[in-house]
Amino acid sequence: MDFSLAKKERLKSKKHIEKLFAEGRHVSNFPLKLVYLNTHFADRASLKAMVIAPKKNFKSAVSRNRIKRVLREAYRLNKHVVFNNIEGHYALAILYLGKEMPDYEMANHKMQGLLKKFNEEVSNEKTS
RNA sequence: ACGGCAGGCUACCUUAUCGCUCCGUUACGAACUUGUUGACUUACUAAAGUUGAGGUUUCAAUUUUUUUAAAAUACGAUGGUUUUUAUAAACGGGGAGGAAAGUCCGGACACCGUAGUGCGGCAUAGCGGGUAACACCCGUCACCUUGGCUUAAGGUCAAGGGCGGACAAGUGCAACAGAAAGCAAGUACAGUUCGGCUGUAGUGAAAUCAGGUAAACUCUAUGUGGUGAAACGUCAUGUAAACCAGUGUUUGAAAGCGGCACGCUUGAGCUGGAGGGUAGGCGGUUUGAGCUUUUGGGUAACCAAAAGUCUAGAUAAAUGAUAAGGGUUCGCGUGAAGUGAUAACAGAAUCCGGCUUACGGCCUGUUUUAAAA
RNA sequence: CGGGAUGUGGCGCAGCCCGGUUAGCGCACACGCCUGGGGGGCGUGGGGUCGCAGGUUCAAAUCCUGUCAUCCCGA
Repeated sequence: MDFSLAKKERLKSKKHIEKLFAEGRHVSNFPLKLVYLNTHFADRASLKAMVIAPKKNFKSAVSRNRIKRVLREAYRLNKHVVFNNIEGHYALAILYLGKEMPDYEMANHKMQGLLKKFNEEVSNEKTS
């Protein structure tokens, strides 16, 4: 099983990000929120993800870095849940909405829940 | 012993699994193909949605998805051929700070015309030294504060502070008190060479004294061109270098990032309307006023020489996560054992020298208080 | 990365440039009066480390230096 998170699996283009927030749909599992959009990429990656920690809730750069690292780690170890069950190409943005520092165990648990919800949402769209 | 102040050091470690980034090696690699593919755009096919007209399923506009075709290249990914070979990876190494912070000063570097003249603006301010430079650092003096000794005044020693040019150019300001706070007046007492001459008292921070005040305007001396890595160079850039109005072409528009004027340079566009397009890649970029050690010079800041050494380079932005063990400090406990918590402040963004602020631990010196001798 | 502004009673502001006698204004708050009561009006009163620290000065909200916080702007 592939746990890596290479450059091509990260969402980086400004254009894609603007499009994602303008047109994307969202699923949330507090304190996490996932914004996603079915699109396609130049380098044929099937999933591109980014992690966001808002400056409004966390003033310190150290805290924001810590949150992003924890969430990225949780995504990295759980992305197979989505990767193996999905068709099409998606841009993802994962936001942290809480106001307190997350620990890894909680983040991991919530991430699994969030990705499962995302799967259900996508398969519902397909069938309906 | 606790606390304060000053100075110095340090900024948890080891192992396992998984992950990120850069470099190197295997393998200096080189040449070719108009290879394939990737943003966006245009036309066409089909479907769905929205809006308007119309009035019962038509028309128009528009959005999204989709079919086919056209479509330039940097760059990325991925193939093929040739030269002597090869899986598309493996292995090895490096990877946040003392403040990376605030952006308060000074530089390097780059471009703007090698940037001229005048005015203005800004900064600095005892003296000497250090430095690439500084508003920084070192030394020192006037002066101030505290304490000791001594005294008629005062002097001297120790510690700490020490943002300090000019009011003998001009202008302004001075509450309350006071006769009077600056060109006008003058209380009381005493002295007197009899001159509104001198002294004392009283008010006040300051009282005819070259008065006080410049962290008041100002003056003096010195320095200062501007803009900042989204600087700048380079590769690529299909479609609009089109349309309408105004203005201008040697009688000079406009530009050249100065606050203004002069001067200088370029020399045909510029302004507005309505609209169209937009995508970046590479370099700059980490070898530098570098770091460590030793020796010599200097009160010191610092300088010189020799030897050794290479120490982050990301870009929607890496430097991490989990588990186990150990260490440090703190809490509970009289102590031991035990047990619980656990590093404070904080995250490079062109690079250096300072300043300021935040902050855990250890060491040294000094000092207050308490206890004991 | 660069530029700018603001901190004054519970809230919103003035005063600062050019220092001076008691730091004002509106709303809010408390008490009293007018009314049968409410609303409203009138009167009286309380409430201020002038963000923080240091300095200049006889004297600082005001001048100077440093610092903290908040907000805004450009790319």
